[in-house]
Amino acid sequence: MEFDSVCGTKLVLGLSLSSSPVMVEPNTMGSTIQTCTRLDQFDKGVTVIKPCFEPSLTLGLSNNHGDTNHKKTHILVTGLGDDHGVLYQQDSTVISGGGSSLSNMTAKREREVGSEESERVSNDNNYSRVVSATSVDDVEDDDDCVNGRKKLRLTKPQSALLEEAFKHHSSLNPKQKQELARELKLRPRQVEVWFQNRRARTKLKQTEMNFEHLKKCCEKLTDENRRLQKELQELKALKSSPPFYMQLPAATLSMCPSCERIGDAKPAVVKNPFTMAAKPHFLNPFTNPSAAC
DNA sequence: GTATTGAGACTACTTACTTCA
DNA sequence: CGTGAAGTAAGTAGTCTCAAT
Repeated sequence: MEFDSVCGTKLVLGLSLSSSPVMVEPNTMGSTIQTCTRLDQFDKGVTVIKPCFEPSLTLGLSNNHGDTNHKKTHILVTGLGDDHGVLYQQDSTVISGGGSSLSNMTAKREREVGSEESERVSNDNNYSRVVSATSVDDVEDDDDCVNGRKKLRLTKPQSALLEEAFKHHSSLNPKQKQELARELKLRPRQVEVWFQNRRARTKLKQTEMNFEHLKKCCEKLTDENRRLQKELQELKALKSSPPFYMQLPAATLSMCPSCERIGDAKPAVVKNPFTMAAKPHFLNPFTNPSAAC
């Protein structure tokens, strides 16, 4: 296949059709080929060669799982700078219309690629797009491309801008995403991924903070429990050896001086172990009476 | 009005890679 | 210099919502 862009760049691609995704080594321009299933539709009979910020070549069929009913071929080569032209050219490899029985993974990949590209090319159907990569600037980060998988390292200004955007919105609408991607000279998909990962990091951090908080609460409650157990032991000890004031008439002891609760003269049948009504705790001069109430 | 379906956005988890101690 | 841990960009699978039919 051969495509000419309006800016004079000639891109010659040798393609072989198969029913499985095509993965090849990065080409000499540093571009990569990835699977892609999304087709963008434009004026009948043309394939667009369109500017893109990052040099990568996407090539694949819609059918990742051997479904021969869907033989859309999508060729996407990204990498032009903003100043490059656009060319529409027919892709003769398109065989049939858009199917809907793609696997989830394929469908998602299709959607992802399609969503980011569809804002540049509005139509969507049976035509493949070719975007050539010629800009030296845009090829520079292909040094990070290893084994066909891109490991981009965002620059500090890019990260700063993304962080700034994240402060305002933790998620982006398509327009904001597109705008940010344009500003950062990244693909919208990269912006989207960054926000997804950023949200995940935020959530993880929040979870860690919550864990620490709960841990402290737990420790505090453990201490409190320990203190109360100790107090209970002391009260039990007092109960087993009542001091002189326990021998006073019951009527004089029936009211708690702190909570003014009237004590029950009946034998204590304590269902709730924390119920203190039957305990003469208010008589213990060494503990705070209100703590038990 | 209801059921179905596909797209898109999202989360959770994982992988691959880079950086740094 | 080699190595493991930490950080992170990107891939994958699944869920949910919503609009179109």
